[in-house]
Amino acid sequence: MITRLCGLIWINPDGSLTMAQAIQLHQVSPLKASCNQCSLSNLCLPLAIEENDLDRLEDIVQQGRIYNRGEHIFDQSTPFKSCFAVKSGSVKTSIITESGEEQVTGFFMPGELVGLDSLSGENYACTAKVLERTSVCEFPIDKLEELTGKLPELQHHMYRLMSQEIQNSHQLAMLLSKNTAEERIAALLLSLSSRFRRRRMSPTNFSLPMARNDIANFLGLAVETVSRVFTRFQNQGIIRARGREVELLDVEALQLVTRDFARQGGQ
Amino acid sequence: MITRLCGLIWINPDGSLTMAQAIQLHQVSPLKASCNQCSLSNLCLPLAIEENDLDRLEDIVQQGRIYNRGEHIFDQSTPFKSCFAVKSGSVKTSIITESGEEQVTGFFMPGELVGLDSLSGENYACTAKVLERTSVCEFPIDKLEELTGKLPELQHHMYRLMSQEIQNSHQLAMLLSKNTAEERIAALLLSLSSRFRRRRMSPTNFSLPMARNDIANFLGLAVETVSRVFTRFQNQGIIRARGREVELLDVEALQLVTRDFARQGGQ
DNA sequence: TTCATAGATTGATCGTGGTCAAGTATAGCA
DNA sequence: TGCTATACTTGACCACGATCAATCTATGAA
Repeated sequence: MITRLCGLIWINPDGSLTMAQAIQLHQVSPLKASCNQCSLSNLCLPLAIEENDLDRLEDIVQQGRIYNRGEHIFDQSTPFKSCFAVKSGSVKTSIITESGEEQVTGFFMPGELVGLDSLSGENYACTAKVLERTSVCEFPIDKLEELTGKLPELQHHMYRLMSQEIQNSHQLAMLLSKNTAEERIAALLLSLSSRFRRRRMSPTNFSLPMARNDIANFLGLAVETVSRVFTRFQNQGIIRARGREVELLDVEALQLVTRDFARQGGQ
Repeated sequence: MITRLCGLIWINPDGSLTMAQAIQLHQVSPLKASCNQCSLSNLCLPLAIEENDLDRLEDIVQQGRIYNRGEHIFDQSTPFKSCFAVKSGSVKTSIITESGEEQVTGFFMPGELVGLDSLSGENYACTAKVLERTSVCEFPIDKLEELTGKLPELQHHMYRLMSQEIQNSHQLAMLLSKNTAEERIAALLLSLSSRFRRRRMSPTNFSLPMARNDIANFLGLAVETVSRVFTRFQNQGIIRARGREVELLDVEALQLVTRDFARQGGQ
């Protein structure tokens, strides 16, 4: 049963492809040769580029590499070479401390760019792991920098993306330092919701790409707490959750959860 | 009594200037006309630029504007125009929520660039407030972008700075989500220490530019907790603190505090 | 000097969420 | 189909740090 549109191809709910689909995917490989025809061109880097300059981006991109669930796109402390745009699937980035402890720093969905935190220093600043069967486009950084030097619009867009990344991270820090478990989880659900909407998928009915464990780690909580909050929300009729399938029944209530904090805390 | 070297001029411990010094500062104003002669040129943007291209940076920079303690360099939700390099003094950036609650997102010391989180969107993403008498150089963003398009080295440096900012913020998130009060404060002290060292000032003997309140807010703690940890460290002979004057007596012990966490937490 | 205000410290109490432990459900695979 | 490993849920208990409250210390003004 095929239920979900990801990038340009239909994939199964669990992110897998049937053999037939996999073959089909390779058969249509000429299709992946062009940012022009990519369904994400209005979210990804092409969004910043004029029609007639698009081939210059296509010249430097290595498209359509597919990873299976759990595979690493790159690893912390290996030489930094490229940024990656998610084409379909989803990616988790995390920092591993010397002692092996993990801190999840972000989740990336189709159209989003991974690796912007690694532009300083010789090596990748984090590890990027694929949460489900995922296809990415690779942008070698030296070529990308060269191109942004020639295309002011693209350079401007890169600045915007990186700036947005800083803001996201500040928001996360704020969430971690000031908000309760319920507020953090409500915020994450709403963030995912709006990102699904951007991709013209249902903002109220989606399946979480990440495990409870990853959510907990990302939000600075224990897995048990995440579990408890999910069931609490469910009992309150705010969401319905079975495993990774989530339905937002009362979006306004979720928004209230995140804002209530601000109200009571403020002034 | 003049005790501290800040940028190119000696200032008082509290960041103020005597009238004589203020006059002197304005008298030497031709000095501030050149990035070339700035003592921070090896930390700030000039670091990325060849000698003979430096005048192009000087053409776009508006140098040497001075703010008194507590004044705002820019405010959240006002139109974004420029990034600012701290020349002397220090700056605190924070996000103000709808309800008026503050979240401190960073402290900036001489040679560091403020405003990189505002490059996306129309308005500044945060408010920048001066913690002591502070001098800054202003880089209008449109001119800066134009220049980075022409100077690949400068563009590269901007990418590095923004990437570093993302990493810093990730580190902060990690600190907030995983570390105890003691670990967070030890980490902040060490961060400040290394940033003083960069400027060739004493890494073990400095005065905190920010109030306990700001430290608490930044680290996601209550003021009382910050106070308690300071006295605990003092009782253990790790630091000596009287008000904002801090002396790091045992840097290794501080490093141990931050790493112990990783040890016991890992694997 | 004295007073006023803000900042910093210290103590006592309480609550959120972590930890430990057990149990249930689900996915992957032969 | 069953087995196994992993993911998820639920419960009981406890600790770190928040909160409230009081005191102490600076700084600046009249």
